[in-house]
Amino acid sequence: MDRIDKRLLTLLQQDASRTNADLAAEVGLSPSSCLRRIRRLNAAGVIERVVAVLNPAKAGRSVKAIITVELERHGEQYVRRFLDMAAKEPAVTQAYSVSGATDALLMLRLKDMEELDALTERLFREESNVARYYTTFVIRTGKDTTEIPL
Amino acid sequence: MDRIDKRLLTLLQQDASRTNADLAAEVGLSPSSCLRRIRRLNAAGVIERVVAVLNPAKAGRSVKAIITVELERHGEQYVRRFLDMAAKEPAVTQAYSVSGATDALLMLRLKDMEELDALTERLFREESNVARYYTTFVIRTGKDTTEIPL
DNA sequence: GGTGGCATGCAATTTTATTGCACAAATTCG
DNA sequence: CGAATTTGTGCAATAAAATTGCATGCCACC
Repeated sequence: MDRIDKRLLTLLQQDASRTNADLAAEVGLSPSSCLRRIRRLNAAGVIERVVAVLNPAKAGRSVKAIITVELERHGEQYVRRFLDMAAKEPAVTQAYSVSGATDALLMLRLKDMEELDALTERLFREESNVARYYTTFVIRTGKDTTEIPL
Repeated sequence: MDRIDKRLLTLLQQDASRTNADLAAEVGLSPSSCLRRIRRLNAAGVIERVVAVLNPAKAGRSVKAIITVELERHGEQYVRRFLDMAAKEPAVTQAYSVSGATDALLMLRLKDMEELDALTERLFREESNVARYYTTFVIRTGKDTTEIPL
């Protein structure tokens, strides 16, 4: 991964819909060379996938919420079980087990409060392993990107 | 936005590198019709962008951390100023102001601990408006997607 | 100083996206 | 209820883009 690869990755992280010829010109390569590099980065798994990113509001999911979770039993298998359950929820975009005072953190994309109610009902019902959970809402977004700096 | 648009958006959120003809076949449309729908979704801003998603480990950023921040002064302009400062940091992938006990939450993508040290030094120096902050690390990732359910 | 491996550019080829057009479906309006 | 208008569709032709073979150049390693 040399300087040119990094430039390409940065550009593709910002806009993967550009034509190969366009990218090639920007990094100073011929289209064929450029394409082969991108192919190589794909094959190597550096580029994991290419996806469309939607506007949340226009997709009808403008509410973003964060739930931190404290489990009854903290063993690895219990944490994993909880994460698996959370991951199955379409409204859950990120599900992590974390260090510190709580065990897990969920990031949610919601249509409305009803959806949050239904979701907490499913994830934190009586017979679940959840001791307590804290819900916070995102008021303002200063940044939200998938871009990884190189 | 009918049923077909939603199907297209779901497919494109999962893999935007597929050919138009391929997508068209899957949703049961002709290539031209399919293309025009995607174009319309782009023009309407429902599709905000198309990006390459990198493998964090292979891009040299395997440490994910979350910082919750409590500010000295909580006024809107102070919150905004802090978010702007945080947003400028390349290692910060998400920066939100939130409801509840703390004022802001940052999601980080780090190379190593040194980088975290340098970053906290920059964001939480003496003359900053930050009263206290809590750092937690992501141990395990159960889910991490950009996909918004429709 | 030679040699193998790898990346490059060019040009030809193939694949894919794009557009004009005629028609069908749905919606609006009289 | 039916005509008019808008909107969406498929087909086929065209344009654009990606992809490949090949010859050359560049390094790293003998």
